[in-house]
Amino acid sequence: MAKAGFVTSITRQSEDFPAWYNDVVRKAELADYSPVRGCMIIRPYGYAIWESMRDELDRHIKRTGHQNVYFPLFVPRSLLEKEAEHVEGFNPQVAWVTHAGGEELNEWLAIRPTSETLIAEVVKDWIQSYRDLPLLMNLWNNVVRWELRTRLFLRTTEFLWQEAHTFHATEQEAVDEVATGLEAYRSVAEDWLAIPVIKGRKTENEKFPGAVYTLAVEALMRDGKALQAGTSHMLGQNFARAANIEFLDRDNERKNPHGTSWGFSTRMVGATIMAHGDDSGLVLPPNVAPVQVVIVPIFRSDEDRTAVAGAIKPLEAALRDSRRTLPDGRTEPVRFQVDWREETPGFKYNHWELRGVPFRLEVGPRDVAAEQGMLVKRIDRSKEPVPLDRLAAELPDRLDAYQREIFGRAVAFRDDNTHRIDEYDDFKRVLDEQPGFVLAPWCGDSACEKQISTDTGATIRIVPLDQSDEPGACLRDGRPSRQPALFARAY
RNA sequence: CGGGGCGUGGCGCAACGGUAGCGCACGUGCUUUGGGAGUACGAGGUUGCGGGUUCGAAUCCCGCCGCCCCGACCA
Repeated sequence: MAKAGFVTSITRQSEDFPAWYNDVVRKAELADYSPVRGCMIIRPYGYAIWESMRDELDRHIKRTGHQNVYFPLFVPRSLLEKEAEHVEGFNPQVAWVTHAGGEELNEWLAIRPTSETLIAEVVKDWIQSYRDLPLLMNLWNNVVRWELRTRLFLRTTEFLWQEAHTFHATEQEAVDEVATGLEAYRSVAEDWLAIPVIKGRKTENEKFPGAVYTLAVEALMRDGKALQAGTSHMLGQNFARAANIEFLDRDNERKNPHGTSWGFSTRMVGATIMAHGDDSGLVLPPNVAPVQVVIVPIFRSDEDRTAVAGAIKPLEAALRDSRRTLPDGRTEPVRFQVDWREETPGFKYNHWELRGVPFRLEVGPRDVAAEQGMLVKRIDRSKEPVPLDRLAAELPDRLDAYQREIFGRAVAFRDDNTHRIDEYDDFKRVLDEQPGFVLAPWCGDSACEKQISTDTGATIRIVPLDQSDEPGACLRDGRPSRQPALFARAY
């Protein structure tokens, strides 16, 4: 029972979702504020979650033929300004280094907001022939975007991410690559983080500055707001032309290669929190959870303590030898921790629930006598006695089932909160009364899109891919619509 | 950048002209431990910074700096 005013109590979601989010991030010790406005300290538990999704995505990136590289933090002003639409899009958000070595610099250096221009400048020397293509690179790095308003993980001035940059001989190859990047994000979101996403195409207003088009995966948070979970850009020949990258093709013609770039950031830690968390705190998908099962010993006397320790010991050994099979076929042992701290059991239950650990095993004198432990599931606190000698063998399946269960729960939530609307009045009412995704016909005009956003606060997140043509009349101005767009209020 | 609020031990607050106190957290001992333990003792603050008024400033005045909330950009 959580006492009001207890130091680690958190705001209820229904009371104030943003406050709930902040409480979870701070009290589960995922992150702290930093001395620099808008920047965050990622603490060990939060960083472990990031590392898990980072490593999973890195495997996808490598499996699809990309190699990791590193490019510098600084981008000379002249380079950043080479692609006109790109400069215009990023200028307001760029942080500049104007002084160094005690002197003003001849040329200012941008702290990279993203690396397209720098990469284009460098790879022009690497690309001479169609034989040098495709060039498939990926960077894991930090970038800085001077945001007016920041939120831990979701939007920080500096953030960690991955940016893939590729160059191709043909347009079709680049188009396919954009889809490859998007599919990697879908897989990490759905199969690893248990967050269902919808693939789609950004509107002209929302696409990446300098891109031909932008694809994205979009997820729904538990407060009914949308969150972009990864973007993949078709750059066409825009940056290649600006940097004058040319290669000699099979037909002995000089051509500009077709580029793509795609990115996935620490924002996804925030998405994981907001897609699954509840009033007790985090709910982590087993694939990501730094601790998948926590063992809480319960004892009164020294004799009890010794008996419990004795009963746990063989279990610990068995868990170290356990093998859980991951989506890509790899196996790894169940991640567990025994909490021997000098705290009461109740304190520890709350502590680990706040941190989203999928299973807790309580082992007390009564259990030792029965050679069992009480296994408690985080999402519903259901309790089940499990023989200690079977636990290590059973946990991998239980973790798999748990992973499936929270994904299924998130899919059901998303579906329950996706509305098909045709009339503008209904649209406004639904957004206010039951926030979520709204599929509605849209004429495709940018000015109309902006007006809808001004009127309602909702934006077009994407025009979903994988949907067949569905002619209709634009919900705002009645002009013809080929396919419905996905609207939502968004982070 | 415009509007509003706030800066006091790690966190949350009180003291509002007489030199700083409470709760939680923290340390040690004892008793405890199946849903956020009890008790005793203890440690911790040049009150955001600078200036002014005053015999005396956390408190009043001026100027900075920073933070939070609300509106215009964004993974």
